[in-house]
Amino acid sequence: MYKDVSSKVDFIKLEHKQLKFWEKQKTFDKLREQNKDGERWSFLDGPITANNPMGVHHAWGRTLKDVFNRYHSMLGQKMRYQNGFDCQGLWVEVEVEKELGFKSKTDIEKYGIEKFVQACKDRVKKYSKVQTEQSKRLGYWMDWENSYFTMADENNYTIWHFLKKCYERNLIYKGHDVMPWCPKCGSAMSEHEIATEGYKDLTHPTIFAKFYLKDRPKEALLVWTTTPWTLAANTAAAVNVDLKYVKVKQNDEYYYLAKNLTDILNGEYEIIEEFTGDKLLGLKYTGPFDELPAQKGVVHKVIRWDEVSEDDGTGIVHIAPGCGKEDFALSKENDISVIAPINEFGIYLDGFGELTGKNAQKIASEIFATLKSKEILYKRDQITHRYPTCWRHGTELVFRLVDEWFISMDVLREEIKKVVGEITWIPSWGYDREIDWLNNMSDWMISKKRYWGLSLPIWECDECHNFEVIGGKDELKERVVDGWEQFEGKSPHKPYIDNLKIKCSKCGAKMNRIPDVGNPWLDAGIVPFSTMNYISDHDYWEKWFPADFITESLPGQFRNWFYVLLAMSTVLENTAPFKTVLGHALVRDEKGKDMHKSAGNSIPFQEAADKMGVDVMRWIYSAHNPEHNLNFGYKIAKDARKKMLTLWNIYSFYITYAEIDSYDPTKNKITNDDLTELDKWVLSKTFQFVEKAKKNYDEYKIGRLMRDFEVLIDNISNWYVRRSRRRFWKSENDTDKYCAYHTLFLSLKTMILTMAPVIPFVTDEIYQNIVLSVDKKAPESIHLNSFPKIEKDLIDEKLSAKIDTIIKMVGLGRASRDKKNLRIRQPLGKIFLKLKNEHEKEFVLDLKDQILGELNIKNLEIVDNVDEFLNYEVKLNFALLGKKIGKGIKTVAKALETIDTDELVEKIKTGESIFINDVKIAPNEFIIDIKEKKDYSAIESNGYFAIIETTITNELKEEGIVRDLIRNIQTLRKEADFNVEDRIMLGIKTCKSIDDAIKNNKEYLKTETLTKSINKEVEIVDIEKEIKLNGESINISIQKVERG
RNA sequence: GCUUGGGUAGCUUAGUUGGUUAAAGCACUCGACUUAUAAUCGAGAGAUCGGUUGUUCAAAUCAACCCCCAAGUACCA
Repeated sequence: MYKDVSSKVDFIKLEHKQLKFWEKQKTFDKLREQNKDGERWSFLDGPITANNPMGVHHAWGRTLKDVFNRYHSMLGQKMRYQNGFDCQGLWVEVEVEKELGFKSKTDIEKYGIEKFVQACKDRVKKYSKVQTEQSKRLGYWMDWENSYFTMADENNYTIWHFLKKCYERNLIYKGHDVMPWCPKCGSAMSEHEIATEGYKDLTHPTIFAKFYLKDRPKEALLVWTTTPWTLAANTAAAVNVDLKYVKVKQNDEYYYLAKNLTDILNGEYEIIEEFTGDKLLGLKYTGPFDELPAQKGVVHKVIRWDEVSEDDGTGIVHIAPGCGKEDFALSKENDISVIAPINEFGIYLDGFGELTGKNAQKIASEIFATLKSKEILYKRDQITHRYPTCWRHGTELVFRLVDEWFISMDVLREEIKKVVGEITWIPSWGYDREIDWLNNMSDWMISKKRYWGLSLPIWECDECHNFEVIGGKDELKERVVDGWEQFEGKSPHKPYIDNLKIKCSKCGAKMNRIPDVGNPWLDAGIVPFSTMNYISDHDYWEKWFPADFITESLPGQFRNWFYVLLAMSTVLENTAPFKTVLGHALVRDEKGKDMHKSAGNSIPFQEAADKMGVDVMRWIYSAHNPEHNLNFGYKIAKDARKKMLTLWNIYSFYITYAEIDSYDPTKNKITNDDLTELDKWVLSKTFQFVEKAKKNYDEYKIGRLMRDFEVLIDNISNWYVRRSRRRFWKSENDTDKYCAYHTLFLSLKTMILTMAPVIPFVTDEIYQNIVLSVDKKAPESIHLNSFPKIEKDLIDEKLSAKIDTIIKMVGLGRASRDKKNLRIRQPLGKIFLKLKNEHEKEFVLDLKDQILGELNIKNLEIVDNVDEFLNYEVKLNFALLGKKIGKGIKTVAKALETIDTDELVEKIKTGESIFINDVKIAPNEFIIDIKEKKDYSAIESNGYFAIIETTITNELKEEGIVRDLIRNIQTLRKEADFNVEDRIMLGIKTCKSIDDAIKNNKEYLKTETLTKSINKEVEIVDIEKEIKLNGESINISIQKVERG
């Protein structure tokens, strides 16, 4: 009837079997069919970059996604199950460049943009397939045929629609500004990119230079710079008008600098004059590179800047408006020239003399030499500071004046912040974090001078500098005046789209598309619209928007996915695109270190799946508090596997005996009234668990769910099954036995149904055997079942408390046996228990037999006073008292010996302080030791006492001997490969005392070992062994007889 | 620097609105069991809950300050 279950389970093999089963049976399709009319639950998948195989960190997020999807499908809800792949952007370009061995943009241009873009598309296709297969292996149930790709036309054109909206609101502008720039990428870096992993501590050479004042020979401003290469672009010097400055004399020259920064001066100096910064304003000076053609006609002067501080340098700041953001801003406020010295690869442009054609970042020493020869170098030094670098190349960024496109955040910021409040953030501090980012976020740079990505739909007029944004494919077609035939049928990517011209609505000239691609986060941010057919099927979109739930890795997404989702949704609909977000932290290695391929501690998903199995992985992910980083590895996998094995063992135990007795749960006639208290208890625990589980799933707290589950399987395994074993073993098929089967079956089934979303493989395997083997009408997979109903009638709080008391008392009893090395097999006469209240007394008396059975003790008595079993010994707490009374403690200790201990204990217990030799001693300054009297073993815990009588009578001793004998016989039966239910004949040859023991416990021995008769020897010896017991030898021989 | 989160046993973590003697798993020590067995079970030891001060009858929990860790954010000359 049932399928045999090995207790040596291979979870990984089982998972592969299950995967095949689901595929063959199209279980997932059946599930969707089953729920097609259900209430909608909208989950939105954050796209995974389809650029490499999955790592174990991806599996965490995907497990969470799957767990909640599965839970909601068990509630009968209808879902979209759409997975997403992130396709466009520099990430992919980087990998393709590596593949092709490219070093710079020039290599790409040579190779051909069309071919390069195709290679990017191909890479995405390749890895989206790999990730799809890996996700399936994880048990992630999604509509894999219909994953969305952010490179899809629908996605790109919906972004156009969004950009058009921004354009209509006047939010899009072309910024002519200084941006952090990577000379290797040949591209500007946006704020998101630098913030992520940009800043590094770097040491740079610094220069103190002398800027001689015009018309004041021998007088110079001292300025400081950490970027010597920018000196060639200097056009001004800035001071803070409120700071104190000084003019100092050194040798025969005069220098100006901030009063509080004179420490930087070399050697002796004399202060000539002191004044505030405004006195310096407007002074003209000779720039350090005035002879360069690029500097021709530039008037260098001192300007005002309130940000100048006295923390570093000289208090006079070198200003190069073509090389610094603030500098550039100052150039707009003041009438100073702007010089942009370098090209996109960081090379000096024409007009910089000797410097032209040289790499700006590698000429510090040349600059020193030049300044020195001009005698305007004051001194050099170095500084270690945090400096922005490229996340991709690690190269130091330069600051370069460029044209980039931006979405203005000034107005949007507040609108988005309002929307953020509509969302439930888990953990709740996510809200603050997002607001914090929004407060700090400056305008969003959406352009990138690269190749593979969204083509920004911005057309610019060379004639009148007008620009226009196109909002979709239809509009494009309408506006295009040139090149549509070649474009038709192509995706809106470079290079195809670059040839399209439209007519300028202002001057009528032909407009060109700007060559830039878009920020890839636009791609991911639009998905609540594009994938839900915002434009093509608005009805559908309205049904699924906003998403009920998203879950992603926390740290980065506040400024990435969450941010762009919010920004785009605010512009388009002024509402949040999701209701609840669950964030999870990062995966680390077992020691808590970052996983890196280069460090050799990273675990690819595939390896983990092959070695530990995905149920184990899912268990680990689910059990972890997602707020904290997860230390992932094979050691914690072993722990999780062990817990899963406990579940498996309960199952395997059930099957072993249910099979022997041909128990069929569908023919069950047991009613609740038939059940024993223990049965009721375990069912109560089970349904209490279901009740809490539902709440935990609903609140996205599966860490708690897993903890409760672990406690439950421990309860079932270590108490219910252990206490009930005999009911399963016994030969009569009575109601009591069926109650046990019924209970274990119901509990197990309920439990696996509750846990199916978390560990879908092992639960389906168990389900198919315990349920499907006997009930052909049941759904063919556990995943086609509903979430279990909470049987309130079966929940009994009082009963739970009752059994918990019993378990506690048994624990104490064991401890007191342990203390005197009295093994469980040796029966003992009596145990005394001291409890705390009447309830507990009632519980214990009621379930006295269970305690006695569990502890192998004959009698139990509840006592209120334990004094007759115990002696107290009172000592001083030297650690505490020593500090207080110092030397006197010795005399106090002596005096203590003369005081009656019992009286003292009495007083201490009431909390009275005691005076010894006029020293007041508080109760906690005593240490009370409990020593049980002879013939007792006592254990105290939290005011509960368990005291056992340790005297062993002859009768008890004999019983102990027989128990030992039974154990040996059982071992022999096993060695001889007898079945559990085989009957035997027993031959025992031994001394008289043991013979007597057997005689006095004959029936007991026979029942336990399924023995028909006991003699000195048997006719046919199936197995025989000589053992030693209590120093006497025993010869045991066994013969198997036919059953019956 | 600023913002947020955190610091609980050797390790990884629980600890819901303050409320008896701070919980679990792993590791460790000892023991039991041998009909869930390349399993299983029990017991023990182990924490002044980062520090100091305060509020309170009562603080791991609330407040203030300080010290560490993580994340975010700002960084210029």
